[in-house]
Amino acid sequence: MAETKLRAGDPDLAETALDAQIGYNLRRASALALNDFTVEMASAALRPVTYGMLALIDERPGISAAELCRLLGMKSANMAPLLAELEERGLVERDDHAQDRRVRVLALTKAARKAMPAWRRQVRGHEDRFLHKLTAKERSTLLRLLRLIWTDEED
Amino acid sequence: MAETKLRAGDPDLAETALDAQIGYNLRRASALALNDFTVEMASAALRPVTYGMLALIDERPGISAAELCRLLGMKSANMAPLLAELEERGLVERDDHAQDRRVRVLALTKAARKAMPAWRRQVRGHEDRFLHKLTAKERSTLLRLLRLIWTDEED
DNA sequence: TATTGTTATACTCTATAACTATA
DNA sequence: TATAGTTATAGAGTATAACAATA
Repeated sequence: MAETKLRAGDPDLAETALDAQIGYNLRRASALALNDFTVEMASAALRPVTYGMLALIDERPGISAAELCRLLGMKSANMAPLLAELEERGLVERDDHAQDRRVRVLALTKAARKAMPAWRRQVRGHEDRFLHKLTAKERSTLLRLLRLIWTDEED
Repeated sequence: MAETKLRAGDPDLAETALDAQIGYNLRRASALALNDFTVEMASAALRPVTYGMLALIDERPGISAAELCRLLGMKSANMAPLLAELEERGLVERDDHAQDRRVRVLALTKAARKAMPAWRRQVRGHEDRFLHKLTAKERSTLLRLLRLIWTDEED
């Protein structure tokens, strides 16, 4: 695989080589996880974003769309059509908030609550597959380091 | 930040909670890195993909577009217009291959070679910024684990 | 037949702007 | 004024299909 003209011997390159960048490796690993997720969850027609929405609504029934956006790091403008799609598919219910009439309160439908455990198991299987080279301890370490990167102090 | 109706006590949820998924945390960390990269390299008008192309052509002068695609995990259909853009901007040269007339051989222009060290330093600064909560040892560990995920055995 | 490189096209995710309704 | 939610729109990245030229 080595190229004849490879500049690997260049001392300046050791620390700035593309392969040595965490950002690049994050992107490649994330892309692989995305592809594997999409294949695994194709039967349920769920992508990482829509699954994340369902999982969080499941974990926090009664959450508002705005709070869901904040927790998932999404813009409400992008959330709206996805929520409409999930509602149309009979997976999410949107009801009026008791006090604040601006808010739409989110919950899984009965059908979605019934399907969710199997979907969670499927996602767990997908994680086991794309992380098969990592030990349990390494997975735990990776989780901690990834959270350190993107999670704010106050979270 | 806790919701009153939080289902965190649910035993089934401990292992399948969205927050506990490495794929989800990979996506969030990668998105943060992408945003920071874009801000940092806005002055050079380079995005992660185009920077990756330049960095790899710099490290392997004379590489073909097909080999660049394989190394970066890109489709040649998506590479073509990006190479055309980089050529138009005077950063990449495409020359005919000596033996194989199908191949276009890639190299950085003199201007790009001159600019590359500063761009590499900028990217290094960006990495230091978004990884500021991680020690040097943790960064090394993270790099190793990310490579384990996406790198094939034969690489 | 397979590979290199290109064009066309569609889909997902993300970003901004503008808007209504309500606090 | 600020927030919740929606619509419209544009951009980047990625996917497949089809093609010409060459091996």
